[in-house]
Amino acid sequence: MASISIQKAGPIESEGQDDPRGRILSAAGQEFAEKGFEAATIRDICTLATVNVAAVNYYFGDKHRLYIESVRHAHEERSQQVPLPEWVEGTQPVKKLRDFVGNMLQRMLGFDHPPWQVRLMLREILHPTDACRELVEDYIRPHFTVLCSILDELTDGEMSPAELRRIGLSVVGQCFLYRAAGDVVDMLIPPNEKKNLHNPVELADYITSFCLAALGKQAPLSVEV
Amino acid sequence: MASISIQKAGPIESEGQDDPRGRILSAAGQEFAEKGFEAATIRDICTLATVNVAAVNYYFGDKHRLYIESVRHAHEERSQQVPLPEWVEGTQPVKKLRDFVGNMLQRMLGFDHPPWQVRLMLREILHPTDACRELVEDYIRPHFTVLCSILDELTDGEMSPAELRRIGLSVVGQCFLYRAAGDVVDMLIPPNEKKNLHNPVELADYITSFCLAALGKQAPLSVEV
DNA sequence: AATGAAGTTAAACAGTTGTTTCAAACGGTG
DNA sequence: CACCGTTTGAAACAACTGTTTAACTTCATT
Repeated sequence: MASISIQKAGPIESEGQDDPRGRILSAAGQEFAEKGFEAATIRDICTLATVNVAAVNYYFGDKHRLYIESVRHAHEERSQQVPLPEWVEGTQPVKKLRDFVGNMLQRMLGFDHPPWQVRLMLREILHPTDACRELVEDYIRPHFTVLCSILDELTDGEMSPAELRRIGLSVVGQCFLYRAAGDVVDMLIPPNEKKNLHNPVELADYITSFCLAALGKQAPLSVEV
Repeated sequence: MASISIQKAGPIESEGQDDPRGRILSAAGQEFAEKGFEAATIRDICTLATVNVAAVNYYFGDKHRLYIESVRHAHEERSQQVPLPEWVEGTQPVKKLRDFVGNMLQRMLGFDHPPWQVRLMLREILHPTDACRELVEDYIRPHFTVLCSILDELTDGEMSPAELRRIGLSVVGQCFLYRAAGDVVDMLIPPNEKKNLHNPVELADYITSFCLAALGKQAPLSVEV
């Protein structure tokens, strides 16, 4: 009795419309992203995935392991959906920075409203659980490392790695605010201003300019526009 | 039956060691801050406050109204704990910005680790509920308005209100990242670097410099340090 | 001392939760 | 067809949830 180990962990056969495991993973991701770990119920997840309640425990063991798996699933999917830009040899670091910021904003904010994958990852960033370490190492750190190397190019090696990281966090912070506190930002600025100045495209230009100006690679904001 | 309206809503007598309402409010704030609305249980809150389970419904009606009240209580307390700095007439806007950033970081990050009041407000910012509007209007917007007026002074009225708000969000974003994603930041940078460069004091200097440089009010970062 | 409102308590309530059970259905293999 | 491991299904489980009940204490006022 009670010796049911977790089955079907491995195969890559997670595509197909009548793949229960995949459907559960997707449904769980959406529910966890929207309501959080505690508030999301196995019953709602199974209803959304059109499987029986017992299926979760059959495929994943328990709710906690389902959560871990769905966070993993989320950042794997998101990595494919919005991959890092690729640059040809000799691309100007200024352009790389602009591309990177635009890419990050697109990944965080999405085209319309952000997909559940991002919202789930955000929850894990804000209130880390066991799933966080893997998320950081496999998803966040690689992106952050690319950013730091762009900044290194940009500053002609004048900055120490520690300083580069600090500047990198300045770049990320400006983008992250819109993702994490987007609702409050919406309440602080007039609605039309949101569409004009705070959409992903405009923001990418602005944040890039702000950072380039701070680094002395472009004229300060105060004298232009 | 069931006509129990909420009692004891008003009086300012919320001080004193054997004030059950105040103890519940404080205990609820800590529990909600740590676990969120769903995961925090009335029983745990009452145990922490050393009152009977029925006390919550007696004083606050239900769990939801207790939550609303404890968010209000949190930002009222935090406003007193870390008030905005006051400047004498004629203070340089550069100093004002530095003070403001330092004040904001202190409010967000605290001296040691952030008090539950901030963590509770953060939850409300990230996943707004009914309590958010009041939090924004009574706490966040006043602070943000002060920041924008400092930036207005700093740029000699060259910027439009919309541009000032966007720059203000750049300032806030850089601070907010450390508060909201502090755990992930800790995982991205070496431990000793955290103490040297990413403590509230150093950060206030750095972020202020970064923004002043971007606005052309100080030499760019790239040629110094 | 008697009254009655205010406050507190233990116990119970009805509903929901994650998890388990066990029998039925499935799908390929002998 | 019969076999057997895998998958699905409805029902039940025990534990916990927010909420309510009704008896009890406290204590100023009559």
